[in-house]
This record gives sequence, C-alpha cells and structure tokens, in this order.
Amino acid sequence: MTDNPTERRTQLAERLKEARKLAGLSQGQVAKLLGLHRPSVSEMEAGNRRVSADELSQLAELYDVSVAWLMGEVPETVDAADPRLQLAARELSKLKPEDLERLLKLLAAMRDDTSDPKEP
Amino acid sequence: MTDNPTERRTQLAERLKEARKLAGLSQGQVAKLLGLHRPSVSEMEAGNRRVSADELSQLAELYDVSVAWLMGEVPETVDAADPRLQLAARELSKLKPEDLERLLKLLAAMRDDTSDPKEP
DNA sequence: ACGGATGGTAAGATAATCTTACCGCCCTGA
DNA sequence: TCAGGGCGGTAAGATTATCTTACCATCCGT
Repeated sequence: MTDNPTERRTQLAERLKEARKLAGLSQGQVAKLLGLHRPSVSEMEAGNRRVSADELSQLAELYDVSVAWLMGEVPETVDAADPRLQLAARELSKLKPEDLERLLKLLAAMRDDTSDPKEP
Repeated sequence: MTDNPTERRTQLAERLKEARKLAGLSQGQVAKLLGLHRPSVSEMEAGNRRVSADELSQLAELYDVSVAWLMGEVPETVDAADPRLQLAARELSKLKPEDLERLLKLLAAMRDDTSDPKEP
C-alpha cells in the first residue's frame, strides 16, 4: 500500500536526497539557501523530521523537480476510461476560470441536494 | 511574487478550505478521517499552522485534488493537468446521464455568453 | 426557543524542531 | 603521513510549535 504514512515519509526522504544530489547541492548549501540549519536537512532526508508545505515547495523549486514527484504522486491525467468524462473535461477546459469556479460550486450543491436520505 | 513564504502559506490555507468545501466535508469530518483534532484543521485553513507533507498528501487525496494545485504550483501542461478540471470531471461522472446532458448544453451556453466582445 | 452541527479561538500540557556541538569518513595537497 | 577542509550523521538541552481540552458564537432545522 502506498498510502501508509511511514512509507510515504520514507519515500519523500529518499526523493529529497536523490533530487538534491541530482541538483548537485550539498546539505549545507541547501540549508543556507532555505534559511535552515544543516541538521534539519539531514533529518529531512533521513525521514526523522517532517517537511512542511512551504519547505516542500521551496525544495522542489531548488531541485528543479515537481512537488508531485517528490511526494510520489501518480502523474494521472484525467481518467481516460470514461468517454463521457473526456467530453466533459474538454468542455470544462474551454471555460473561463471564474465560470469553472461557479460550476464547481454548483456541482457540489447538486450532489448534496440530490443525495439519497440514507447518506450519513 | 508568488514564492513569498507568507503568501504561499496563505494560498495553501485558502485552497485547503476551498477544496474541503468542494468535497462536501466539515472540518470535524476531515479531522477524524486524518486522525487529527478539529482545531488543527481550523488552524491549517487559517494559515496559522504548518501543513506537513504527509498531511498535504492525505488532504489532496481526500479532497480529490492534486498536491500541486493545493500548493499553487503552475500547471506544467495547461492541458488536463489542472486538478480543478479533474475534480469537476469526477463530479460530473456522478451525475445521471440526462443531467450531464443538460449540463453540457449549459456549458456551451456559458462559453458563448460570457465571451469577450471580440469573439465571432 | 431548543438542540445539534459547525467553525473560531484560548491556555496549559505535550511533542516537535532548533541550535550547537562532536563524531567519523573521504579527499587532496603539503 | 598527516593536516586541512568539506561532507554527512547524530546527541542533548533550549526553544518553539503543535496538541488537547474547553468555551464561545453562529447558523439551521425542529
């Protein structure tokens, strides 16, 4: 299972280390660039220290990788399975951002209203 | 500047709140599902508490959005990479066929109506 | 108005991180 | 050979953030 918390932290740690080396940086350089102390970087890569969202974002930028890759998120484009979804997504992509926002809110409302009575 | 640390935290906070509501969940439900206390969720959405990588990942999964969108990462491919599109598409898939039909017509109408004057 | 659900916030207890320091390893040059 | 420097891992007390419980206000549906 990939959503085990411990496994997740371990994978992030490994990828942080891998990405840093690929970027040709030392822990000390990273620490200085992010305004941290070197042990903090070391512990991040050992999986013994949490990585905050801010730090994650800065690290991804610094290492020139995506946050998604660091986290082991599957690339996952829109589900190719259902053709209706493809059609819908195509239509959605033509909308202006604000229209999309309104639509999303509408959808959420529809789902809440029309759900069957047994739903907790 | 989008990589200002304070702005980043604020944007994440806003998106967490937005995504949660779009997912139709209360702070209490989220807290229970993630094994947190409700105030923690509240502070996350207020930008007063850091969000760890683990939590970020779990929240993204729970809300059916990508981590990248939560963090405000610029979409690399403007294509189907927009998590809002994925979310919307997923929502659409829950609709009954006839409702989807009507919605698609509505989308087309929105697209035509709200276009700027130069549009043919 | 009541009861229940929701969300914001406070304060002390708790757990995490920070900071400094020391350690060993691997180079490289004197 | 061995001093010097860079690198990375780890320990321990100081510091800071988070947790936990609690109280409050607001909004609904009854």
